[in-house]
Amino acid sequence: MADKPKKPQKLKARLPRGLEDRGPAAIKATRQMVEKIRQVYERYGFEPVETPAIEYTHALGKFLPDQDRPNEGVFSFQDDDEQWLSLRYDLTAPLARYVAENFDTLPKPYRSYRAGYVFRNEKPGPGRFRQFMQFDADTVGSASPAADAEMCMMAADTMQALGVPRGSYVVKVNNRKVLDGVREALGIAGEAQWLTVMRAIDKLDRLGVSGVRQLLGEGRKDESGDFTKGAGLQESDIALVLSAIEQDQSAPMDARLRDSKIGQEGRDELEQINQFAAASGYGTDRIKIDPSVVRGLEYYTGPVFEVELLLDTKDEKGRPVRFGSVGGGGRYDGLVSRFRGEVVPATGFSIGVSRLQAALTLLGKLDTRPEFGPVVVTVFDRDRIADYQKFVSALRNENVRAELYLGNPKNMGNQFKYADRRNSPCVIIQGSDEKARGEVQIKDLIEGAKAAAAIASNQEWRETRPAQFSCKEEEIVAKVREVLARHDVKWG
RNA sequence: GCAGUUGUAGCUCAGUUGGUUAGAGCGCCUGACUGUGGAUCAGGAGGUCGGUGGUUCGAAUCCACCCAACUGUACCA
Repeated sequence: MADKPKKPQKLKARLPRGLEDRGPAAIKATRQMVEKIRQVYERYGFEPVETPAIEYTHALGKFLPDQDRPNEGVFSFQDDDEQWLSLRYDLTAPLARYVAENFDTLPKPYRSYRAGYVFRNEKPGPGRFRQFMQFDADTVGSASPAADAEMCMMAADTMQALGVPRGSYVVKVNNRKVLDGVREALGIAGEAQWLTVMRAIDKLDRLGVSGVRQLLGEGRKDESGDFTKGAGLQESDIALVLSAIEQDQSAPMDARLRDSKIGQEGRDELEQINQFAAASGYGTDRIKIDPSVVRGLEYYTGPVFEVELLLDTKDEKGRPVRFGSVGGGGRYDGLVSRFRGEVVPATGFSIGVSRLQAALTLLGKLDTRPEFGPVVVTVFDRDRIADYQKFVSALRNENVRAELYLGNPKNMGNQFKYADRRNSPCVIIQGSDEKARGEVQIKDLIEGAKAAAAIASNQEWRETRPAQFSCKEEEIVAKVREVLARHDVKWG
């Protein structure tokens, strides 16, 4: 009696959560998106620069990793000399380091762009990954609101270059100084309480006025019954905050807000950005002041902007999906000066390429058709591989993507199946009959697939051999080209 | 992190009040039609029923704990 065959313990092949493998279609889409964004950034005068994915942890932010939880939010590890290193979580902090390190040799203002993967160790969601691509542009060394206005205009241009039409996106602009004015008016001294207020404001688009009102006051209970403690503001203060972040600013401003000097400064800057944008033909349908935009909590010092898609996105099951902002940025006057004794004003804009791609894919705005595979030269007679390889080379030399079938050539069926899976436009066949006549068969798989739908029996199928024709060996390249042209096959 | 929901084949799911060797469709592999894939037919592989412990004569099914995924929420430089 045989024992139960004990299976060897197999290693489970699995991808850590929040990460994704990317196939040809996704890679192609990313490549096209990146190229379109690059063209816009180049047109605005930015030049490329690239920095590594790893930086000293303290160069990225002011916090060293906690000894107990060194990977809170960011992926960190220690170098040989015990210094903490981290994977970058955005492209702005590394750029600040780069500019500070090469300050004397760079032209000022220094205007550059770069695309790359960034990493965040946090909970993933739809369109939210732990590794994702950003595409940034920054102007370092200019304090002018014109530099900020330009970022907003470029954001709008980029969206349109990516195929998001006017009216389907909006660049929302606010100014941290305006928010500081609100703080002044409220007289909030405690940092913790102010952070709670800002977080509440940031949630306006998601939770609505009533949700924000709850978060500014006692707190809010979510759908699952979980409770979030609020900022504990009084009713009159809540009213002041809500009036300050309201879209419609036509009502007379609360005296406390009006009297804040820093708040007024912020409003003046916003007004300038608005004027610059308007002068260049960007109306409020594209670039709009929105006093509820907060943008993170750390390094922004002045204008902040956020690009939002206005289209309803639904997932495969038809459920609505929230993507949040697909891009954003702002002024970070303090980031470079951390490395230097002097003030270095800077402003930048970042597109979340991965998130935007996820959104555009769901919206059907991206070309997700798979790339065409190569022309496959089949192996009819095993001992004539050299001949077949010669056909392959002839095609390749004429810049036609081609390959020899390298699997087990025991029958034709497997070879056609392979070609089908590769999405090949056609295959080349040469048996002894064709060989004797100095000919090959070219089988048009795209045309054949259409014909197959109408044919019921295998016998009929084989007798008619649809979409297949023969030609002289010397004509292979020309005839293949005809097939490619008929189906508009283009590679790369 | 907190809360809710859900874990059965590669995928989508059945699985009756706890009762023999856990099923289907699709996919995959093999074969038939022996110079041509998608049709059809025949066969096959594939499951620690998320994991561990418990209750029971008996657990995919009941209980406890753990793990994972999804959704919401918090955090997000």
